[in-house]
Amino acid sequence: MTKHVAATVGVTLYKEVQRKMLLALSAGEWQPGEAIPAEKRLCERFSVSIGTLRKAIDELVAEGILIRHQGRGTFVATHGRGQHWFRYFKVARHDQPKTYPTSKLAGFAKGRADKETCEKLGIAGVSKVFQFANVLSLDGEPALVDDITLPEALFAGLTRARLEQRPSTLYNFYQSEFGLNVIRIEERLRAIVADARHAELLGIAPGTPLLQVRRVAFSYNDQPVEWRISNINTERFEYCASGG
Amino acid sequence: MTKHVAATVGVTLYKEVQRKMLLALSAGEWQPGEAIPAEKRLCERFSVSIGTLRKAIDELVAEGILIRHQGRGTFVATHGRGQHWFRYFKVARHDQPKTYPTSKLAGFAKGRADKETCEKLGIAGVSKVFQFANVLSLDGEPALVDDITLPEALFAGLTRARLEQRPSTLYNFYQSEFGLNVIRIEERLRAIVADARHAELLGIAPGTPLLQVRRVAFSYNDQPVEWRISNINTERFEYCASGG
DNA sequence: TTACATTTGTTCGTATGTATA
DNA sequence: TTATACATACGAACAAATGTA
Repeated sequence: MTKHVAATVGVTLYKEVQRKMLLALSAGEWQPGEAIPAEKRLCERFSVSIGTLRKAIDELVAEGILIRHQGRGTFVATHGRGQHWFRYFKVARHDQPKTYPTSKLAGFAKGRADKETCEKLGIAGVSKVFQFANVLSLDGEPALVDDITLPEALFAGLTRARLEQRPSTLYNFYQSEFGLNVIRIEERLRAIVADARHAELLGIAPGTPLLQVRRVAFSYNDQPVEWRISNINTERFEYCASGG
Repeated sequence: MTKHVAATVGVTLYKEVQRKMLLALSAGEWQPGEAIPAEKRLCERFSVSIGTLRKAIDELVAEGILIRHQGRGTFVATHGRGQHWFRYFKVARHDQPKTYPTSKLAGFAKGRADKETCEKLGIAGVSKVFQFANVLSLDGEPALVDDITLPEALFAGLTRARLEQRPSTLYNFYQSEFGLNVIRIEERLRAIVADARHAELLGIAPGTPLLQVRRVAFSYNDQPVEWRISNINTERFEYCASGG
C-alpha cells in the first residue's frame, strides 16, 4: 500500500485533499454552480480512498462551500439559487420570518481608499477602490442602506451600468462576473444616529437610531473581497442572528 | 446481519442514534462536564457499527453539544471551561479581540410574565417568572445591561443570594444548579435610545443610541430556558457576529 | 413505462496511529 | 509499560436518487 508523506509530517491526508480542492476552487478549475468530478474520479486523482475523500468533502459541505445531491453529484455552492440567494442577508420585520429584499443603486464612484478601508481590505494606501450605495427595501419599504467599497484590483472594469443591470444578488454578480466567491463574512455591529444622507435615503428623521453593520467579506483563501457598512432602520426591522 | 427498522422508514440509523443520545442528555443520564461511555460501549448499546456511531457523534460535536478528546474520551459540553466560558458573549472593544467581562447584579424580583415574555418562553400567561438585571463591564468600564427573565417552573428555588454567589457564568449556573444546558440561542438586534435607567446603569446620557439584543436561549429539545434583553453601549464597544 | 448506468448516501467493518492515564 | 480511547485511513456492500435510453 502507498505510504502517504502527508501522514508523516503531522498533516492529515484528508486535510491535504481538502487543501488541494480549495486550490482547484480558487484557481477556477471548478466553477460555482457546476458539478465537480465524481467521488470515484477524485479518489483516483488524489490517490485516496472513498472514505478519506468523503471526509474532506464533508467539511467543505458543512462550511457551505460545496453542495451534494444524491444521484446528481457534488456542486460548487452559488449565491444565485435557492436558500443561498440571500445567505448573508439577515434583516426581517420585527418578529417575522426573513423575506427577500429589493435593491436600488444610490451612487457610484471611483476613488482612493481611506485608511480604515485599506485595513479592512488588506490593500495599500495608494490603491483605488469602487464605492457605491444600495438602498434595500422589504415590501417596498426602505429598510437599510449599504455603503459598499470594492478594491479595483479585484473588480477591474466595473461600471455603474453593469452594477445596475446585474440580474441577481451582488454576491452572485461578484461571482459570475469577477470569479470572486464570498464564502465567509466578519461583522461588527454598533448603534448610531442617522445622518442627513441616511435619513433621506431611508425616509426617516435625522437623529433616528440606526443599527450599523460593518462587514468584511472573504473569498477562498481568506482574501478580503468587499468592505461594507450597512445602516438599518430598526423601527420596523431587525437584524437576525443565531448561534449554535 | 441485523436489519435495522430505522432504515426502512426513511429515518437514517445514525440520526436515530443521535436522537437517543440527545434523550440521554436531556434526561440527565450524561451530565455536563462528564465523559459519555466509550465509542465501543455505545456501539453495543445502540447496536450499530463504529462508523455509524461516529457519524452521529460528529454532528453533535459540530453543534458544540459534545466535545471529543483523543485518548481521553467524549464529553458533554460545559459552559464552565475554556473557550466555552463565554461562548455566547459577543461584545468587544471597537476593532479589538474579544475579552471576558465582569458582572454585577442590579435588581432581582419575582412576578408575572408579560405577554411578550410568555411568547418567547412558550409559557402560559399566569406563569410566574424571575426577573433580574446584570451590568457587564470590560476593563472596568460598563459595556451593557442584561435584563433577564427566567420561568419559575424551571428555576424553582432561585434567590438573589444564589445568583450573586454563583462562582461562574450565568449559563454555567443554570447548568450546575438547575440541570439546564443552553445549547442554542436566537437573537434579534435593534438600535434604540437609552432610557433613564439604562443611562444610569451604563453611566451615559439618556438618549444615547444603544444596540439592543433580544435573545431566547434554548436547551436540548428546543426548550426555551431564558429570555434576555441586552442593551449595549456601542460608543466604545461593538457586537461581534460572523458567518460561514 | 421500464430498464439501466451513474452518483451520492448509509452502514458495515478492519487496521493502524496517536494521545492519555 | 500497558491499557484505553479517539483519530485516521482504508474499502466493501447495498440503498436511494437521478437522468437517460
